[in-house]
Amino acid sequence: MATNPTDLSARTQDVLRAVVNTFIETGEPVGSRTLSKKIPLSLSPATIRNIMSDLAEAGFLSKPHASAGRLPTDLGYRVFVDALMNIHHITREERESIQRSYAHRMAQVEQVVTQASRILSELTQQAGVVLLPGRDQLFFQNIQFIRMSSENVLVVIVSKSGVVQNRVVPIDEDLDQEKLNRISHYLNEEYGGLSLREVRARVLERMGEERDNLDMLYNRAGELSRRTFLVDDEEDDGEGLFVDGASRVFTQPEFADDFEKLQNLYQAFEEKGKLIRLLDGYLNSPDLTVLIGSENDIDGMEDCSVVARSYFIDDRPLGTIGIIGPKRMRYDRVVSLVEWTADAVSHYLSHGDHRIDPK
Amino acid sequence: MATNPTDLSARTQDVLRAVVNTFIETGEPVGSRTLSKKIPLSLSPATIRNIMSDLAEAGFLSKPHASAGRLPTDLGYRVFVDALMNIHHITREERESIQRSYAHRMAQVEQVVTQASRILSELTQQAGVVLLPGRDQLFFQNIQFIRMSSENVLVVIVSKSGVVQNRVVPIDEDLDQEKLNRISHYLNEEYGGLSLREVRARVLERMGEERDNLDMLYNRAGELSRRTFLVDDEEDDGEGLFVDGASRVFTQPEFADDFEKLQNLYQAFEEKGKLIRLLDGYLNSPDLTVLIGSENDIDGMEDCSVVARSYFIDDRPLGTIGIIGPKRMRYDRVVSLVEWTADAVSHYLSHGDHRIDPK
DNA sequence: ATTAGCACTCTACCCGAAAGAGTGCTAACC
DNA sequence: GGTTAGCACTCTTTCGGGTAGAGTGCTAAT
Repeated sequence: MATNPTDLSARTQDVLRAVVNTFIETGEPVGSRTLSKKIPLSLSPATIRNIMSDLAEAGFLSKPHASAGRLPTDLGYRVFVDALMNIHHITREERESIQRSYAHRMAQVEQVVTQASRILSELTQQAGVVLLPGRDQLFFQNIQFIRMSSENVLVVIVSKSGVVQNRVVPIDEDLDQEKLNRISHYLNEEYGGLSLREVRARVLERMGEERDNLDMLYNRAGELSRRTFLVDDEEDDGEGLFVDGASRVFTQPEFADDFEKLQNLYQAFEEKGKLIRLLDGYLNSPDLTVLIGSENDIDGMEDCSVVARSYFIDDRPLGTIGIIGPKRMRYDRVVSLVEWTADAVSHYLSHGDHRIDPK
Repeated sequence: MATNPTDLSARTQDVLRAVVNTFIETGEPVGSRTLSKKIPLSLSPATIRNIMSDLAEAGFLSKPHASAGRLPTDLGYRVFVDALMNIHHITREERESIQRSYAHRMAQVEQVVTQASRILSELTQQAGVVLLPGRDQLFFQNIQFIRMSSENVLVVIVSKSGVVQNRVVPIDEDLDQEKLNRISHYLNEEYGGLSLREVRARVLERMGEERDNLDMLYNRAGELSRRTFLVDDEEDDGEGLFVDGASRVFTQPEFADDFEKLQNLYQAFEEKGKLIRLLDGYLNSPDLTVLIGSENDIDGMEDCSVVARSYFIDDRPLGTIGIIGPKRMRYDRVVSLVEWTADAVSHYLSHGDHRIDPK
C-alpha cells in the first residue's frame, strides 16, 4: 500500500506538504479547490484531485467520508516530518523566554528540568513532560544517615548530578547520630563513583559477608545499606515523570466533541508508567524523537504525538524532555523548541550558565 | 427569600429529602408524579406540587425550565446535609479496604496520607485530596547538612512527625562533611522542639548577631541556617497538596455535555493554590467540613462539593484529607468514609497501628 | 386541606428538505 | 499524455416543523 516516499515526484510532495500544512492550520479536511489556490504551482482543482487520489492510495492521505476533503494519515505526517517540513527557526522572543527562566541559579536537576518543561508547555500550549534521571543515570556521590527516631533512620543519597533521594528505613537497634555519621563516612569511601544500580547490585552481592566479620560498624553499615537499596523498583508509580499543562491538550478542539476520547486521553496521562517506559526507550539517543499517533502504543494517546529529546550532563544522558500534543501540531515550531530547550538544559546542567547562542 | 429550614413542617422536610435523594440517585430533575410514588406518606402529585412550589419559593429547589421537574439548589443540599440526611454507616468491606492499605508499616507521613487519599478516591469514585503538613504544623527535630559540591550544601530537615524536607543552599567557602556535621549538631541543640515557623522567625531575628561573634563555627551556622530558612513561601506552587483520581470527577455525567465546564474544572484542579488555601482554612477544626457548590469560591468548581476533615498526630492538627466530587454525590456515604479515614489516619500516625474499631 | 382535571409550556426527537462541499469520472483540450 | 472543464453523485450539516412526552400551575370540586 505505502509507496516509498522518495518515489514521489516533486510536485506530489508539494501537494502533500500543502495538505499537511493547511490541515494543521485549519483542522478541517482539505479540499482540492482550497489547495489549488494555496499552491504556488498553478494547478487546477481537478489535477490536484488526481494527485491527492494517488497520495490516498499510497497511504499518505485519508478522507473522513466519501465527499469530504483529505487529511494526513499517521504515515502522511511521518513523511511530512521526516522529509517535507520546512525547518522553523526559534524566534528571539522564544529564546529569551526560555533563557529568562534560568535567571536565578537552580541547584537541583529536578528544578531545572521541571522549570524547562513548564516553559515548553507554555510556549507550545501543549503538555510538557520530563523524564527525571533514574537509577541507571545517577552516580553515587554521597550517602548520609539521619536519625529520625529509635526505630527509623532517614537515608539521603546525593548523586553526582545533584539529584537527591530520600528513603526511610527501619532499624532494629537505636543508633545515635554519631554512629550514623561514621557509617555514612565508611559507605561513602566504599561506593563513590558507581551508578546507583551498581551500588545496589554490589550491596546485594555482599549480603551475608558480614556474618563472618567481627567489626560491628561494618556489619551495621551492611545491614543499613541493604535495607536502603533493597526497595524494589518504584519507577512505575509515576515518581520519575513530571507532566505540566496537560489541560492544554484537553482543550484542543480535536477532543472537544468526543468524550470517550477525552476521558481515555486523561487516563493515559494519569497512568504514567507507560509514558515512562516510552521515554526511557529513547534515553540514549542523542537525536530528537518524534512519535506520531499510534507510533506510541499508549492506549488513549492514538491521536497525540510526542516530541522528545534527551538532556545530558557532560555528555552523559540523564533523562528526556519534550511535549505531548495532538497529532495536528506545528511540528516545525515544536521540534525546534524542544531541540533548543534540551540543548539549553544540557548546557545549563553541564556548565552552570545558560547558553546564549542557539545551535 | 430563604426561609429558616426549621420552619419547615415535617412533611415538607420529607419531600425535600426525597427530592434530594432521588436527584442524587438519578441525576434527572424530579417530578411530582415520581415523588408521590416514592414517599411513604401517600400524597397525590398535586399536593406534592404545592409543597414543591413552596420549597422552590423558599430557595431550596429550582427547576431547569418551566415544565421540568425540580432539583436542589445549593441551599437545598445544605439543609439536606445539615439536617435531613440519614446517616450511613461505613460497611465492613469499606473498613477492611481501608485497613488493608495499612498492612505494611509506612514511616513517612506523606506516604500514609497519600495512600489514604488514594483509597478514598477509589471507594468514592471521586477525587481524593490531601493537604500535607505545612510550616506551622511541623516541629523541628533534626537538621543535617550534606556536602554536595564546593558550592552547594544539601539541607535536610526532619520534623517530629516524620516529615522530611530538602533544600539546596549555596555556600561561599567549601566546608567538608566533618565541619557540616558539627554545625548540624550545634543547630539541633539550638532549635529542638520549635515549629518550623518559629525556627524561621528566630533565625531571621538573629541576623547580624554573629558579626560581633568571633567563633567561626557559630557564624557559619548562622549563615547557613539563614540561607536555609530565608526561602519565601513555596506553599502556593502546589507543593503542599496531593490530588488523586481527579479523572474520576471528570467522567461524571454532569460534565459530559459541557466542555466549557469540564475545562474550567480541569484548570481548577491544576491550579492548586486556591485549593490549598481553602483546605488550610479548616485545618484547626476538629469537625468534618462539607462545602457545597459555590460555597467553595474556586472558579470552575461551582458544581462540585468538598468533603474534608483534618488529620492529627497526638491531637495536633497536621493537615486535611478529603474528597472533591460533583454536588450530586452520596453525601451520606462520603461523609462517613471521610470521617472514618481521617480517624484512621490520625490513629495510625499517633499510635502506629491501624484502628480496629470504627468510632 | 386535599385532590382531580385540564390547559399550557417547554423539551426532545424524528423527519424531510435543502444547501453546501467535495469527489470521481468522462470527455475535451493543448 | 498530461491537464482541465463539466457534471452527476454522495455525504454531511442545517433548519424547520410537527409530534410526543413530561410536568407544571391553576381552578374547581371534594
